[in-house]
Amino acid sequence: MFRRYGYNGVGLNDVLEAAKAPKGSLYHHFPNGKSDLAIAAATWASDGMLRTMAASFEDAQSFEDGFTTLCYKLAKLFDISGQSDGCPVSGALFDGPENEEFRHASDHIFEGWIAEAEHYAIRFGHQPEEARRKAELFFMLLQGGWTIARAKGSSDVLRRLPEQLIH
Amino acid sequence: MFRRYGYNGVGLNDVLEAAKAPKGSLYHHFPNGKSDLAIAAATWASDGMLRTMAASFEDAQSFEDGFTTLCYKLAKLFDISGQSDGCPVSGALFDGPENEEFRHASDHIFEGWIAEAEHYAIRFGHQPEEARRKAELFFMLLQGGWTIARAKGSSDVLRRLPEQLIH
DNA sequence: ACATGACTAGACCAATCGGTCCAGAGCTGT
DNA sequence: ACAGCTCTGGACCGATTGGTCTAGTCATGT
Repeated sequence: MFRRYGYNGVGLNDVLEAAKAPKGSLYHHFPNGKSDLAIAAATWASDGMLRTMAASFEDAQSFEDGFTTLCYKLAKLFDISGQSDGCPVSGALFDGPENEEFRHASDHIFEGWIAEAEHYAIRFGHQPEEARRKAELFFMLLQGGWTIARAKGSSDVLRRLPEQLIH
Repeated sequence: MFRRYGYNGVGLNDVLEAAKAPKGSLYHHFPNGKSDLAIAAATWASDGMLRTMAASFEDAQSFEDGFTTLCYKLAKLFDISGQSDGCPVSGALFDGPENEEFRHASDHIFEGWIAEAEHYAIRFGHQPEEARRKAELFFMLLQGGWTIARAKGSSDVLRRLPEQLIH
């Protein structure tokens, strides 16, 4: 729900109704309420992304190869979601309260993705500096491509993303 | 306010207080209230972006040259905003109500940016297909780079963006 | 059997939300 | 001077917001 409607676009009552859980349970497990929940949701989504990345690069022959697989996987997820979900981290955190905790949490998660991509680039023989550059490009292509896909309501851009990495 | 807090993160009362305007004026000029206002704000911000692009590419010697100038301009704007503003269109529209009007508006605006970049690429001698690819890369680098800059609270990434275009 | 802590259930709250409404201010053409 | 507008000012509305609070359920260890 966060990735689709954004932090402020989601009401606690909506969440609780969807989860068939009462308020008491939420505030027992997440004492700080909505903000705790959003960070937990973003962290959970990030773990899923890291797993998808690992699965994509596991049998890859090159960085470009792994990236291609990942793009197709994400395009599929995008279609399943009804072409309306955004980045779970941006949705849950950037749209949230403007405080240092949220900013740092999103930085930490994004840095995790980039570091993981950098790790793959190095494994496939790229030099450290080149690997970091490629990892950042990796991230920006996904983030920007996802934005276009959402605006267009089509996953085509995501599948054409690998072309951008080669040139 | 929309680009910093997102559509749902901004209350009409906050906007009206900042504008020193009463409710009546808002609903006279924007009969549909908040949603009209958000689309107007996004359109206005888009015009500013197009002007900044034009200014950056006007005296440029190449596509890369113009892009570099633009990145530095945007980095400056990002710093002035206190390193917390996001993309005005994403903030005002993606975070807003999930309807076809908003989706289409954001697509239209983004497509305008890409078409403009494509136009510059063609002017600098790139082939049509290559120009479109480069224009989409242009957009994704800005969108993704801005996201990183926001998470890190630093405009450094934006200034290093041109490196990604060359390789 | 009983005590104890984890957890649920939901009534309840003040604050704020976007939006409606209308009295009247102020300008313009006659 | 008056009529006929556009536009402003802000009181007011029901709905919803995130959050609090307490009574009670439940599982577990002794």
